Amino acid sequence: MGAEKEAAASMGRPRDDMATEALLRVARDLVTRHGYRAVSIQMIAAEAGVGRQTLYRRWPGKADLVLDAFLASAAAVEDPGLGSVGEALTRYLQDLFKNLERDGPAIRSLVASAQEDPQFLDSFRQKFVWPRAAVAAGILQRAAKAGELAEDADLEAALTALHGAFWYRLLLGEPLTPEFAARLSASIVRSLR
Amino acid sequence: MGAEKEAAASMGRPRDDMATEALLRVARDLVTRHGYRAVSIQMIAAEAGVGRQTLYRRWPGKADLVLDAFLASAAAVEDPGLGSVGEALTRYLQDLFKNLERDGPAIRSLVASAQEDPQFLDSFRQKFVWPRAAVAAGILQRAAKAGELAEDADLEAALTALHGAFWYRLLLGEPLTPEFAARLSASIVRSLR
Amino acid sequence: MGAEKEAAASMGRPRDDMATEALLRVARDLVTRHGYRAVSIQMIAAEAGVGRQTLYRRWPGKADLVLDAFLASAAAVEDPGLGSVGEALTRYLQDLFKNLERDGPAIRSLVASAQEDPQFLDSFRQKFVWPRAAVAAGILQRAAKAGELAEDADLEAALTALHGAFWYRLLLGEPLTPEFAARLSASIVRSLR
Amino acid sequence: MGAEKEAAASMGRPRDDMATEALLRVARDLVTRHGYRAVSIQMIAAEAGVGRQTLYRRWPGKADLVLDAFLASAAAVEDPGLGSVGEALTRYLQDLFKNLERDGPAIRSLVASAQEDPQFLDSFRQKFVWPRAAVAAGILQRAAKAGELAEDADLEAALTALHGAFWYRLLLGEPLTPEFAARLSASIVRSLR
DNA sequence: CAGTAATCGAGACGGTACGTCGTGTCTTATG
DNA sequence: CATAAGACACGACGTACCGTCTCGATTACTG
Repeated sequence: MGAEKEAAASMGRPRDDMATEALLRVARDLVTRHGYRAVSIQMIAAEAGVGRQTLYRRWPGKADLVLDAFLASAAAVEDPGLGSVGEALTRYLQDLFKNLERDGPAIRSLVASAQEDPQFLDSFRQKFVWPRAAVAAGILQRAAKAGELAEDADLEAALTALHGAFWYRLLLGEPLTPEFAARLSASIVRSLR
Repeated sequence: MGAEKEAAASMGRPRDDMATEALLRVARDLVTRHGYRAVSIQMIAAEAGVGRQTLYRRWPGKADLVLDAFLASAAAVEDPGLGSVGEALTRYLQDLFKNLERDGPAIRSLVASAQEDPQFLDSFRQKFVWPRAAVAAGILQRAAKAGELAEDADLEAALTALHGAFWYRLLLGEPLTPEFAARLSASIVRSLR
Repeated sequence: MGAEKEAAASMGRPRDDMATEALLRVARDLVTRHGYRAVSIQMIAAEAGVGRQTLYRRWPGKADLVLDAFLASAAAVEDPGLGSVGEALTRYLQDLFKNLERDGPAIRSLVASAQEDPQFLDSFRQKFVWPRAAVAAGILQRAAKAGELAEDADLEAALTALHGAFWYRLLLGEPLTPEFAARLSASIVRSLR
Repeated sequence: MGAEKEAAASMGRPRDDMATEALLRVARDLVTRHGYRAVSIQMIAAEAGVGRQTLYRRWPGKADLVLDAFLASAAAVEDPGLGSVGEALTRYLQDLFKNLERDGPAIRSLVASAQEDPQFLDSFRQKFVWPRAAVAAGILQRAAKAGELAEDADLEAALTALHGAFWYRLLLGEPLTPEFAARLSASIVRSLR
């Protein structure tokens, strides 16, 4: 049975990895260049020299493709490691903001797409939001263990405030500067002591 | 000069207020019932018994109409008045969350629309975001004058965190409960003392 | 009673002749310049500095206005007078063709409009076709009385052939040259002897 | 090279002949029933159970579709064959008139459409006018060879008069009776002897 | 000389058709 | 099976005119 399944999975012509890569690359380029909305599935497939069905065979729609396209490039979420909670949070936010200088517009569009499509919202949360949130959570938890924070501090509320603040500014088109990262970090840390 | 302006403004057949109201009412109803995306401009106009042009004469597109439609109903943002900062903020947030139980989905769609249309983002900020933010800002400023807060408290960062937190949960589809309002309020107040 | 009628007819503000003239002039100009189809009622009224209703008060629609506009200028249908039948017919046709060099395109559009509007077809026939046809008929009848034609000649068929021939070439976009006028005239005369 | 052309021509999903036929049939029916003007592109497509784009993929607009629709049914233009010139012409005209009893209104609308669209006028001439004119031309040429006509007869002028006469009556809404066919035929023949 | 009534420019009104666009699915022939 | 190409049904879009209507403001005759 397992063999049959394997056979079934590998029957016929295998999928072309070149097509997959071309689609991801083209999607990223076009969206960066013209904006999410102005780019259609037809454009992406055409530019990638690929049939439209080939795209639908790999992703359910434009949003999912573009999410993967920008995920690949933004994959590197590093734990800022040592230092005080405040320093670590500040570095974390500044890294985040730096990435968003490039990809901010695309990410905003993806959040937008997620608002009318619960399934895609789920994908977006799992692939993009949570991995980044986990890093910040790690920083706080480490600080809590080290006794840097008050014992009755509400870590969850603080994390929500932390991420909310930057989403808020991103979605409202307000600048995400290193200075703001520092102030936000300071404000959050203060609420935990 | 004044006369000329008046004349220019009142020339030709005046706009029909009934049509404006019908459009707002129908837009609100349909979007609440079927969701933003599922409602088309043609549906709204038809249901309102109005030509499509009549709609375009008043708003540039669906987003602007729907924004106005939900603005009217959500216009009542009350200053919660007396009490400690924490109590006032909690009440403010709980009111906000209550309203969003009904209108949350529509508001989410409007934020989404704003992500690809800078002009509409501006409208949205001015008509929806700022008026509400001003209320919270008022609460904090009153508290600061009353000496309830630390002198070096970063009010702006706190406000961003406050609003960011609830936008964050709204857009990510997470529940906005009264409990969360209290915890968030507490966390913010803590960062200001 | 007559007085009453007169009174009823002359009550209220009288129609503005300037508007009528402006509409005719502008209609003629615009249609000559851009073609019948490309010119809308709104354009004509706007260019004439006149309200749209003012136009509808005078004519039922674009076709009727344009017909009148071109009628005024093409009013001069002269009986070519003396000479043999052939000479008279030739001169008649050559005059006709000359006028159509300028107004041909507009006239073609009017015939076109008449095809889907029986009432306008009637107007067109009475105001444009018959007056011109009568001139040709006059030529043939004079010749018949003078004994230039066979007694059993079918004048009606000849007239239909004569006018049909030039409408045919006009509507099919073929040139209406003086040479063709002469050949057509000769052919018709031949059929009458 | 030929192979490449073949490949290019047969690439992708082929056009659906059923759709083409349905569109032609429905166009013919609707125009016959309600008149050209009252029939819209959307009606035709809907009635044919076909997307609007499918229509535009095949024809540039309503006129071209309707022309093809009526061409198919009016394709049978038969050479009346034997008999004297007069008899042959009479039979030719009577056949023509018979067909126009049914299709006259549609044909008139097509001539009308052609007046504002040179490209369509060309199509109309090539697909509709010339094939029919060629039959009449054949009759006259055969007669000329058989010595039935005068040597200096102007065949071209006669043909123009012949067709012009019936277009003239058709477009002016005058009846096309068998009697008129006979009289016209006689008049034309007379001009050639 | 006030009242009455039709006209005027302006422009909004409900409709209807237009031609274009994008979606997700399908159907070819060719790997 | 997958692939490139492209047709398919569907439906929204924003625009253009249509012929009618509703304003406030003239402009003449009437009583």
